[in-house]
Amino acid sequence: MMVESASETIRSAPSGQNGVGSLSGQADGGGSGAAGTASGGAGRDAAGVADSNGEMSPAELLHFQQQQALQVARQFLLQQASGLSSPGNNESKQSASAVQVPVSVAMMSQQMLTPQQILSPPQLQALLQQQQALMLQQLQEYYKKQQEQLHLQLLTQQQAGKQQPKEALGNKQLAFQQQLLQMQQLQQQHLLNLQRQGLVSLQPSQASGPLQTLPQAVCPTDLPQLWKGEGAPGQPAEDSVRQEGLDLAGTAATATSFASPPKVSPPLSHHPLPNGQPTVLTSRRDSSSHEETPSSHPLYGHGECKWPGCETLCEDLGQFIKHLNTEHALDDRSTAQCRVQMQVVQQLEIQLAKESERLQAMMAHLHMRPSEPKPFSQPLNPVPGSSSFSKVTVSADPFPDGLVHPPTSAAAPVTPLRPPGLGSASLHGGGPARRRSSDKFCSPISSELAQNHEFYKNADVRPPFTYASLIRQAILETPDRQLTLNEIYNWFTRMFAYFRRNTATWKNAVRHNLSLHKCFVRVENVKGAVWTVDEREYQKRRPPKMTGSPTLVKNMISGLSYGALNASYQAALAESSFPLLSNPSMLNPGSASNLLPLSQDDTGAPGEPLPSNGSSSPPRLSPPQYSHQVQVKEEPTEAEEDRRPGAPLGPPNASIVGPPEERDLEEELPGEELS
DNA sequence: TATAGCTTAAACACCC
DNA sequence: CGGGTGTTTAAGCTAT
Repeated sequence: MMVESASETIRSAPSGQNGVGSLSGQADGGGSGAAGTASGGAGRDAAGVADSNGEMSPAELLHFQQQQALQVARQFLLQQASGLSSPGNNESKQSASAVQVPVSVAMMSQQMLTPQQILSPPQLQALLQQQQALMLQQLQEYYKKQQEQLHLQLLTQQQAGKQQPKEALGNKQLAFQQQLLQMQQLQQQHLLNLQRQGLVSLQPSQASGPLQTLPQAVCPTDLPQLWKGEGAPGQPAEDSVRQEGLDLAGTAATATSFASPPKVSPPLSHHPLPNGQPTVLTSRRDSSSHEETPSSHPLYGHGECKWPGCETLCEDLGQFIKHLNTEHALDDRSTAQCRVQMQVVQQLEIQLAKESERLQAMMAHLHMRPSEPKPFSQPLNPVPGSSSFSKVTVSADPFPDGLVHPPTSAAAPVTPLRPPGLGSASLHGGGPARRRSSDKFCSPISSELAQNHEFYKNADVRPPFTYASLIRQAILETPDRQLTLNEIYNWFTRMFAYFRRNTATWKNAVRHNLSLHKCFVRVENVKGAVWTVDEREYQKRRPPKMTGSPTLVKNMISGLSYGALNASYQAALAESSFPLLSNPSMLNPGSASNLLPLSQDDTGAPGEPLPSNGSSSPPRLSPPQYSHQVQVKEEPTEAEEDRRPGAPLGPPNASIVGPPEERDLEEELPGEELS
């Protein structure tokens, strides 16, 4: 799933209003292309080797095998990525499964695209790091093994070479070949698995409900066509297929029937998904190898055939098998479909490669050592449990910013990009949370928004914040900390693609929230009424609960650059929702207060908290400072504004520190009266 | 299990 | 009258 979302991200790129998006889109092509090619190349190489096996020198062999190993390793990596990400039974509990997959289909679909449970970018980062480290480790191990093996073989070969004539050597090489073939098979299996992964995630059945989700998830534009035009993949398709270096027919055959060649189980560990649905990876492979599990089939689930575009209902596995053999036998159609699936996989691979690259760069930029497993207390253990992580990981790319280029136009539904955050709960509890966790403890909405501004702006993903926190953010982002209802609406639509539709719903919710929460104070203005935020009330609303997730905190600590950490951590401590803390104007009132550059639109990120105060001066972000910004434009209202003349100016950095408490109290009186 | 918070839906009032 | 704005109430979910 995750993968899909990722890929789709790219696809939609063109529209990207900010270079970012478009960049990613195009860039991908290049970078990814390389990746895809690489794998394909391996396949070809293998073939080549086989052909000329007799003449290969040990050195060449070594080199070749290394490449093979790398290849396989890469596949493995990819597989892992996708495998991990695959949300077990996404079909059933959509809302539930959505939890860990931000932009998962589940999420996007149904009831409401609620990105429930969204991890904040920092969390994601941490998760990603961990996952990456894990994969790297596995890769390294695997690679090592391969090398050792090679060395051994080479040694043997050399010795043999000395003592024996060429023929012997030839035999050895044959053995090598066999090994290579095995590896090839392995590779194919991996690819297949990947494909299936794709199948599973792409299966129309899931998309049936909220169509937009799946197809687009993978590649909004291409995929649908791919599926439809199954039989006639254009040039590019053919090319890519060839690149894969796979024997399509063979692939198709394997995919369709159980009659699969002896499989060599790779030394890789798969991650069984905890949830019901068998992981394609595992089940498929396992079942085909020995214990052909009679009770399940990767292409069969929830009573229906999951062959792409099929959805045929089958009462039991037996019936399904029958169906599979009749409807999806090895024929042109199936082959074509397979090809398409391969394309899908390829796209995903490309996306993965690209995203990985991006991640590296980002991490590097953030001073995080990419492959450093550190972040997490209990790093890598290719254990099954890790699956949960994987989910997160893959979809990962916590920083969607750049990727977004979506169909944002109001009408267009969706773009399931990966949302920037994941539910914090997914980290520990993992439950299907529906909460907009962000404003709870860790990520201050403003920073989250700042970081993912572009993402939310373009992706039709519901932001992981409560209406209250969003409204507050909207208000606080303005220089005078006040907005009319309509302006609030505008902010919502401007900042979130998600709110460009279903207006009736969320607008009502906004109004409801404004009225419901004491923290929102309505102030009569000359022009009409404006809404302000009573920080004190807002803070009161929910007591700081850092207790909630020690893990989170930890992640934050490890995942953020020191400065950022400092800021966020303090913020968190301050009270879950640091109001202005993140707001530039508050922190750097001197310059920012009036400028409040970004706030409105383009600039993007609303308040960017981290950097500003980060390292320099963690001005004792006394939480309370926020409250007084409220200044009614026309100020017909007395007390409020008068009280804090300094407000707009913003407590000049240092001065800010001032005793917040008092202010708070003051506000209270007037504010409430007004309303 | 109880409680609290959030979201959604909807009814109603008021004003322009 | 219709639409926008506000207020309330109720129900369903989820997390604690």
